[in-house]
Amino acid sequence: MGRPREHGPEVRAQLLRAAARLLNDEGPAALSVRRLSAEAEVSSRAVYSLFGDMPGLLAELCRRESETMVRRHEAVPRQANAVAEIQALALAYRQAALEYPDLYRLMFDRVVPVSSPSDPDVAYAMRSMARVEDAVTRALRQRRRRRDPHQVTLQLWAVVHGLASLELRGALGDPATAEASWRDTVAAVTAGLFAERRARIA
Amino acid sequence: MGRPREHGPEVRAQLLRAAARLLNDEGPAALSVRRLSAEAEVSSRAVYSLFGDMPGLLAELCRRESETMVRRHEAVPRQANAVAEIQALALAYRQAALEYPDLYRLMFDRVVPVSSPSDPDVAYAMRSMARVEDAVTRALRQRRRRRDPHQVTLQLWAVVHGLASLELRGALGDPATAEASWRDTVAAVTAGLFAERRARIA
DNA sequence: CGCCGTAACGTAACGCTGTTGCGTTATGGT
DNA sequence: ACCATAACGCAACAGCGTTACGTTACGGCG
Repeated sequence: MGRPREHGPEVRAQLLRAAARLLNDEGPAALSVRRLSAEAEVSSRAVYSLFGDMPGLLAELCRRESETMVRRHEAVPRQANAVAEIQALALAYRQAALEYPDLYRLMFDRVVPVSSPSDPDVAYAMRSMARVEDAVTRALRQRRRRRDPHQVTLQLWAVVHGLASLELRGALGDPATAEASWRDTVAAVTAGLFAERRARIA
Repeated sequence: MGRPREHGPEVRAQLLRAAARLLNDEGPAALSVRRLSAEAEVSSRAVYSLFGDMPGLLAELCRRESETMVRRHEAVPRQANAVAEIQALALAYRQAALEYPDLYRLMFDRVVPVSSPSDPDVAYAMRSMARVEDAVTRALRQRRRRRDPHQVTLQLWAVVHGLASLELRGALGDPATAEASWRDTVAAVTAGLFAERRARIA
């Protein structure tokens, strides 16, 4: 019994749409409960009914960003040359980061406090990594190298995140130069990680 | 003429000390003008007299962090083997990031709005990069590779920042595992960037 | 049919933030 | 000795996330 619920899925969608729009149009500083609810033309209470609190709403935004990350990764075709596939995956990562820069920063730089992701969210976000780890495993086998695929995947993640972080800060120059840096860095690190035979230099 | 200035350098030092202490002890959320001025036992106005505004104070904190970054880099001994020197510089970067994690995040992740660094600040912060770029230039010459040293330095910066970012997020596991990841990743990327002769793999 | 318990609502308030205007105070110059 | 001036502390302002509160709308029951 009780009053019927009005803060339904459509209100939820309105809020998320308004949040994405505000984030991309006016930056992270514009993301506030009052501004958001005014934009979506609902009461501020709706945020708390639907998402618990503001970090909860932002976490949902992050979850959606990780979905596009997963989509971009899974759109990369599998290749016989696993190392080349890894390089393509790195560029997919770059595309996802560039598509919604503020959303990417929201995920990683914690510009705004985001509630710690719950376990299923983490599991979902790891799907991008799983896609990479698969390619890493094949690359290691192809190049006859014994390494922990998970460790190697983390290392690659560090590299692409570092590149994305610097590029979004404008430190990599114009997009063309930045892409060249991406390609070159990823080529170098994969060359080092998956070099056939000979031990790496000191 | 006028009333003599009481918000002098010692008050400035008190505020910065209190800020560093609060940041390390209670995290970025504890950094507020009121909290800070109460901790330093000065009026909140002192922050504005001495630093312009809160971002100005945080920028000063960042400037000091970049100083320790420079110190750590310049403490690394020059070596005949420039590639080995670069690897040592990377570990120095890690030490600086781990020494004051929240300060590092303050510089790069913009947990809290920091005013854009002024030009001299940027110039100073670049001194760390200059130290690395010097080693990169020598490494390229030693390995007989033609590349833009500045570009390569940026690429290395991306790698170490990515590693630092992930480690501070706890994604690299315990410190021993993390250090192994650092060494391995840096070895791999330097191997790829400074490989003698043979073209890199596709 | 009408009442009541209940649940979700919008609003108004709380404590906090960074920032600024204002009344006060302390000093150097006339 | 007085006054202009500049820096002070305090209190207010607008905004934030969050929550307590009074209100409203409905389902079950007398």
